[in-house]
Amino acid sequence: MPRPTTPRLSPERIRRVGLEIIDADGLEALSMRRLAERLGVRAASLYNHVSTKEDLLHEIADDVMAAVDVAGFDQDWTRGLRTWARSYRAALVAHPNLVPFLAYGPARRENALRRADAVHGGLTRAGWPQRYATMIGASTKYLVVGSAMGSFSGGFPDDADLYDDRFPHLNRAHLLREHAAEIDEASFELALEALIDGLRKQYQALDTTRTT
Amino acid sequence: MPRPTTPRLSPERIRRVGLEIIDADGLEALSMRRLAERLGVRAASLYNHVSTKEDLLHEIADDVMAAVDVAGFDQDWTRGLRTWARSYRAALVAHPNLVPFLAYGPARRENALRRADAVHGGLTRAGWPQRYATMIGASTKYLVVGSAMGSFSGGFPDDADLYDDRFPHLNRAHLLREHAAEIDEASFELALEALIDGLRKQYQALDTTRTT
DNA sequence: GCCATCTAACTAACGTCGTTAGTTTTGTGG
DNA sequence: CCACAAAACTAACGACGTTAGTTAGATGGC
Repeated sequence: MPRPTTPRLSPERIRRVGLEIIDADGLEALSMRRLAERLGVRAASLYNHVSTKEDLLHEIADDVMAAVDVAGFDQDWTRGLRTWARSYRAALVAHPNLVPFLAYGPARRENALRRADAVHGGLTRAGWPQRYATMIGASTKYLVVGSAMGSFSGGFPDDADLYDDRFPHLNRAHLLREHAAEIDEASFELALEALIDGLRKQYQALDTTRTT
Repeated sequence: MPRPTTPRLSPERIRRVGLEIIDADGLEALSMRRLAERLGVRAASLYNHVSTKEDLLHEIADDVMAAVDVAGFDQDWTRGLRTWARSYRAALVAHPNLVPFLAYGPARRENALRRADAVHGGLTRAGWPQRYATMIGASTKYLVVGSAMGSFSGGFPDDADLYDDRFPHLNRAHLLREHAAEIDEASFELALEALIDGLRKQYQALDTTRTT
C-alpha cells in the first residue's frame, strides 16, 4: 500500500537507525536493504529521503560531529585546544565503527568547515601565525583520529598465548583488549600534553620575539 | 584453454598488480573481476592463488609495510623512534589509497607483531617501563597514521572561492591542496619533535628517580 | 612411456549490493 | 474537485565476492 496515511520514514529516523546499525554491527553491516528492513520499508523507498548511501553516511557523520566543542578558544588557546581535542576524540570513541569513514573525508560539509574555521581563528587570535595555526590544528587532529581509530586497541589479537616465546616483549597483560581502551586514552593524553607543552615553549619564544 | 603451458598468475604478480590498481584508481577500484581482467584471466582463477580478497589486501599491506625500519633502536631510543616513525609514515604516504585499510587492522600478521615487538623491546631496553613503552609506541603510531591519512590534505575542497567571506580564517593559500602534502609532513614533524621532547624530559626524571 | 594425480585455468551460478525506472496510492493547495 | 506532489511499492540492472563443477596441460611413479 504505497503512500501511507502517516509517513513511515523521515531523514532523522533514517539517520538514527542507520547509526544504530553501524554501532551494533559495524560499518559494512549497513546496507540500504538492511536499513530499509529495519525501518519496515523496502530499499528503494529510502531514496525518497536520501540521495545516496554516501550522502547518508556524511549526514550521520555530521550528527556525530555535532558534539565537538570548539568554544574553548575564547579563554585560552591551550584550553581551547584541549577542549576541542578531547570532545573530538570522545565523539569518535562513542561510535568507533564510524571512525574509518569519519577519518576519510570529514571536512566536506559546511559544519566541518565552520569548526575548522573556529579552531584556526582561535589560534590566530591568540597570536599564532597562520602557518602554525594550521599545523597545530593538523597535529592535534592526527592524535585524535589516530587514537580513536584504535590504532592500538584494534591491532592485536586477544589470545595471549600467541605472543609467548615468539615475541617476548609483547607478552604482557596490558596488550590485551580489556586494557586497550584505557591505554589508547592514556597514550592520547600523554601525546596531547607533550604537544601542548612543546607548543607553549615555542609560543613564549614567539612572544618575546614580537615584543622586542 | 585451462591450465596454460606457462602459468599466468602468481601470488607475487597478483599482489603487484593489485597494488598498482589501488595506487592508480583507489582502494574501492580494486575488485576481483577488475584485477583478473588486468591479469588476463577470469575472476575465479584468482582463488587458486589467494584465499580471499581481504587476505589479499593483508598481504599487499604486508609488502608495503616491509619498508618500515625498526633497526634504529640499537643506538638510541630517540633515534629509533624517529627512524621508525618516519619510515612508517613514508611507507604509508607512498601508497595513500591503501592507508584506510592499513590503518584499520595493521597488526594481524606475523611481521606486524615482529615490528611491534622490536619497538617495544627497544624502548624497554632503553629503560622505559612497560606501560610507557606501550604508550609511546601507541602515541607515535597515532601521529603516523593520522598524518598519513591526510586528515588535513584530504579534508578541504580545492576551490578557494568557497572559503571567501564565509570562513574568514580558512581563506588562505596554505589550505589549498598543492601545499597540503607539505603541511601534513611539517605538522607531523612538529608533533613528533614535541612528543620526543616531552618524553625526553620524563625520561630524565625517570633516570634520576631510579639512581637516587 | 603411460597413467594417475595435481594444478591452473575455465564457465556458470548464487546471493548481495547500490541504484533507477516506472507504478500506485494517499495527502494537499488552488 | 482536481491536478500535482509525496511516499511507498515492484522489478530490474549491472557489479560485486565467492563457490561448484569442469577441463586441459604438467608432473611424478612405475
